[in-house]
Amino acid sequence: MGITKTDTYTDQTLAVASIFKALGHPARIAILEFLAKQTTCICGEIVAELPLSQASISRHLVELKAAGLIKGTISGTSVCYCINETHFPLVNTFIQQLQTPTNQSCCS
Amino acid sequence: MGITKTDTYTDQTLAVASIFKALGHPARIAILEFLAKQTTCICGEIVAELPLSQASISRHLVELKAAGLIKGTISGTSVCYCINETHFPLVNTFIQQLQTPTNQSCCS
DNA sequence: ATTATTCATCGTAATATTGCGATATAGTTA
DNA sequence: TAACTATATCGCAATATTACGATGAATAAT
Repeated sequence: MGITKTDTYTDQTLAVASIFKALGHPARIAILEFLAKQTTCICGEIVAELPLSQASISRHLVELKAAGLIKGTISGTSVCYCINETHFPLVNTFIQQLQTPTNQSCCS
Repeated sequence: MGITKTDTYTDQTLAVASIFKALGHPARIAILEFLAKQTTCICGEIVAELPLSQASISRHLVELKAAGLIKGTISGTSVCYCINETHFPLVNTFIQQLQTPTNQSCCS
């Protein structure tokens, strides 16, 4: 039914999944890659860089912000977006957790 | 229109996004967490563990396999699924790429 | 051969996501 | 104040995702 049984998963599982979900779109990956390239905080230049309308970019930025992957600060009429590294440890921990030596030699 | 302009992103960007997309659902995170816990390759016990029907679990397994995150080998009537670490470096590289020192002091 | 078990796939219904034009909001400038 | 600029939000349409029951396929057991 297109619905997710969120109440049956642990908070940790849900948190990790929501971060990955926000990362699960090429436009949002491209936005993050663009932000990482910049020395200064660029804002609406993302619209010029990506092949999407301003409205669509804005929606993607909202999603990235909701997931805690970027921060935004208003400066005049424009808004400055930057990468927020807060949740990176969570991601790294999850990936490491999957790399346990127990399941090395299986499904060869 | 719910469609993604895949042809305008780099292969690298699309590859990273598709891996994250596969990771962007609590059920699939839970499956991977379960597989990581097991010493041996468990198969249909995932169905017993998670609050989803067998059909739904199967679909999630197909997605994880398509993304290259798990491997599956048939043994008799049952199938053995394991974590496939092949694409982990890609994920790690991407996260590291976002942690450049250039954008440390911005959007405070 | 028949039955049981395990998993995959199909069909369907409900919901979510994506994208864009149009419009709203807010600060800046003349 | 009025026009301009930058960003956010709304409403809609198209598509994708999710879930499940039912069914199919394949091996195992009796």
